[in-house]
Amino acid sequence: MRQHTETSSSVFDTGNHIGMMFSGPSTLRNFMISPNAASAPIARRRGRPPDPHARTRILTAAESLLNDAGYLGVTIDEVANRAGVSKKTVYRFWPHKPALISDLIVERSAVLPVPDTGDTRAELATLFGLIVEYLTAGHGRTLTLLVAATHDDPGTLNRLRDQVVTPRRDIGRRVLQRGIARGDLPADVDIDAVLDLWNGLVAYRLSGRPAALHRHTIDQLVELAMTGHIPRLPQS
Amino acid sequence: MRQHTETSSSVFDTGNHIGMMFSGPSTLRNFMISPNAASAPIARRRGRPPDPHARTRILTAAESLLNDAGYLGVTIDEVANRAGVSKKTVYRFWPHKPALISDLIVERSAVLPVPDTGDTRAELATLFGLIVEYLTAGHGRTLTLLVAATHDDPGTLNRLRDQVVTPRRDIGRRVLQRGIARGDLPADVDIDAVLDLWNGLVAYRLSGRPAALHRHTIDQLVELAMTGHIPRLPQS
Amino acid sequence: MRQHTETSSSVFDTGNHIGMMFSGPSTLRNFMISPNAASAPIARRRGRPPDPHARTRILTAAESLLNDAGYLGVTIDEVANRAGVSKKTVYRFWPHKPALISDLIVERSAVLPVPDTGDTRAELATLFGLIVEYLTAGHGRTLTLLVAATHDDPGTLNRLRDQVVTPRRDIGRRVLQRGIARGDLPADVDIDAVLDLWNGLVAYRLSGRPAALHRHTIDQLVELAMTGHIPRLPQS
Amino acid sequence: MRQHTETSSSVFDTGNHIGMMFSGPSTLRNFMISPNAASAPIARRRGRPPDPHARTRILTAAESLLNDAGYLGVTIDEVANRAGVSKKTVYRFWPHKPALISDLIVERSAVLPVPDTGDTRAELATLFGLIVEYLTAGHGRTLTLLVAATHDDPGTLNRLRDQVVTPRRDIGRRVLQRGIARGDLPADVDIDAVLDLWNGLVAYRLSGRPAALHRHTIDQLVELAMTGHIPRLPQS
DNA sequence: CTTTAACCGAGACGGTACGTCCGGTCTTCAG
DNA sequence: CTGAAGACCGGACGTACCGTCTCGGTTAAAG
Repeated sequence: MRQHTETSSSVFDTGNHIGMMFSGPSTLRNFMISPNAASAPIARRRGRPPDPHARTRILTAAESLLNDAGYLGVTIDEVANRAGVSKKTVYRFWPHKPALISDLIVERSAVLPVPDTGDTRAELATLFGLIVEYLTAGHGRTLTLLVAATHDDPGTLNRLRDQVVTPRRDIGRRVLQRGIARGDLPADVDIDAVLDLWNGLVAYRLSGRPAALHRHTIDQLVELAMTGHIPRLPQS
Repeated sequence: MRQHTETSSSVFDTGNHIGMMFSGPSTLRNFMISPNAASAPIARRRGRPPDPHARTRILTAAESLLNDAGYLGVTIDEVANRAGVSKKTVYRFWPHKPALISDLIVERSAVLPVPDTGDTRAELATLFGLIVEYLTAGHGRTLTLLVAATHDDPGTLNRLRDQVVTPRRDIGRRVLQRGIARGDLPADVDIDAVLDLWNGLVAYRLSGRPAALHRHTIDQLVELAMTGHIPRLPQS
Repeated sequence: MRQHTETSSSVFDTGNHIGMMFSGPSTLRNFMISPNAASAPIARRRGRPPDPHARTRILTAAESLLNDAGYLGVTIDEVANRAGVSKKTVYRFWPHKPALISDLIVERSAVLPVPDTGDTRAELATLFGLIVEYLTAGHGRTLTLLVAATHDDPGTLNRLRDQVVTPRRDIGRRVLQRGIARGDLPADVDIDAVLDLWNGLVAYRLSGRPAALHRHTIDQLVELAMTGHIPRLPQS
Repeated sequence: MRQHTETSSSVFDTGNHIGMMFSGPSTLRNFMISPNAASAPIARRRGRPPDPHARTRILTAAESLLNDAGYLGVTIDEVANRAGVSKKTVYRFWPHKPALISDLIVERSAVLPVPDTGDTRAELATLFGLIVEYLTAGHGRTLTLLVAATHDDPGTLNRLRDQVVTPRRDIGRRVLQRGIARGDLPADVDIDAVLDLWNGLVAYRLSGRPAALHRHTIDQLVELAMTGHIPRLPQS
């Protein structure tokens, strides 16, 4: 039977990933235990259990290949070779290449929280730094490619959104909300717009050409936010 | 001799595309005349000249296929079929698929000028509309994949930057400069930052999820620019 | 009798290849050659074994195509189509077209023995009939083209010689040697010369024009042999 | 329009070559200068005059390529390159590749007569020597391949037969007929069979393997002919 | 302690696209 | 009007990758 169906027990499509947002980077074989712990106590599995090291080695191999050859240069054969694993094993864990790369990004995308320091300006700067760091590190770039390459694969897309985009957004949202609560930011700030503006700037600078983003510009954007010169929600 | 070498006069690598910016959509066999007009007065060509219709038909076929099947669905065989042309002819014009798609995007990316109306606010709104229109039309996503496919082909990348990204940027640059000249915008506006901010926002909103970009938000961003609350150049 | 496969039950392996015994140990899956026949007793095979039916179907398809379109009309794509097999599979078994056709001829060239009847004249007539039959059947002409196509591939050439030419020659050699043993033929008959003379006559008659070879002529040649009027070895 | 139609002025298909055998060099395109030099002073031709060396250079280039790469390795592009000629020029002289190679063989196949010396045995030996020399020289071998490669092109086949095979055969026929007339050979010798037997032996020895043909064997075959131990015609 | 189901490496398989090459035709421009 | 240069169509070549499917063999839980 296919392991990667739409049914709930799939590694790839398993839902309820909210808890992850607070706990940092995801763990291997994400979230398989907790959601089923209560509802599926029996369902005993027989036979030899899958090698947990295999999955790790595959992801590591995929990552190195991604760095070496780019997204389109990643070959399942080569991933399997580098991982010392058979192709069959790769396809046991992921239904197709985009899913593998997607998982790779999900796991490698640390969603670091911005601690509440009481200093809104400092928190905004930290947030901006996280954005730059993430998108510069390589995974952010690959993420963009992945989205472009999987425009007809809503499953992978949703997974990426739920596992990577949304958690990262929530980190930013929380920082801005704290700023509002402290009275440092206007109450009607359009949080999504601000975050997309900042993320978009960094992503756009990276795509195509290696144009530098100066510290100066970042500071200005933070300052504009602190002075309330940022998009607001409509009054409706 | 190969047509797609690093040496000049090639359709694909020909430089000096400045003239295009003001003249709207590029023409076929771009820019072959002007760069060589002075430096290569003789250079007689022998043999049957390449069929200019073939090139056009190939690009048209590629465009329709791109719309039908997406970048990864574009096949040279199918392109040749739809164009009524042999594969060899396709490869005579472009060295490989990314180069073809790149040229397609270059030629199809109309760089519409924003006319000087004397009204800076209106011009900024027009500019923002062009950004949205261009990135929404579909080439934006293809462009991303193209970048992935040509990560080891700096020639194609440079061509895209020179032919598409730079001209589009210059349109925006001109609008902002007119605003500065009129005294509607501060003299030290960081033009590149503003344009990247706006382009980035739109591109980011489009990638992954079809999140709406409200008119409201656009108006606010224009208003922020008009009131000078946008990135400035450092004083250096 | 089945000298080839350890595994399978190919329909086309039915020929009696006794003659091969003199030319060294032949394996089926040639092109992998057999120097290890004695030195590699275990040689564990891993992975999915190649489908023996695929090979058979490919050869059958190639044969029908060869009959339909001639050697130059044989296309790997079409062979694969007719065999219901992918091109890759064809190239897994044979490195290129001449090798495939070569194997086809090798397998289809049944080397039928001439039974020992005690009647030398009858055996010579039977031998001559086999020569005519073989060269008329079509493989003779293909073989010529094959030699042309593989002029730079000594491996394929040697294979043809060892697997087809030599075994056929040995059948004739045996008949003549029996005739000598019975005292029906001179002891110093130049066996190779006689066989080449007979084969050459038939081959030459076939090449270019369909000139008939009359029964009359064959009988005469047999008679000349029986009366000793045939090439002899030098006395050295 | 096609230049190589069935009409009589075609280079390739011009018929009635029988008389040529006795009258010396062929009239087709060859030797164009001398016959016309005196007899056609008017007939003004316009435009660029045809290059008389072109045909020769093409044939020379084809010959060298044939030696280098074998029949299937001969490429019209490469022939044109080596000849310093355009492909079009090649196709102006010959309708397709086999025709070119065919003409090459025709021109290079000198049909040397065996002079009437009154000594039948010596003439037969000379004849055999010519056979060996011709078939060994390389063109004989190519001829065989050509015949095999053009099995579906009766025009080329007929041309080869008329221009090469038949003239050579007639040389041999004449020698044997002189022997009969002198009473050295039986009146009912099957001339075609003898010639095919001799030619076939040599051709067969050459095809595939370079097996030597000893002087000894040749002498024996001549001796067998001289003693009448050769195929005879049926009594009918 | 045996069964048995699932795992695993290796790699064959059908399918599809790639980019190259060749045969033969057609088109342009120079002489 | 010829000849050199070379673009053109059609189609075969041999390679690469995807995702699936055996194979022979292993491992751990079930019985």
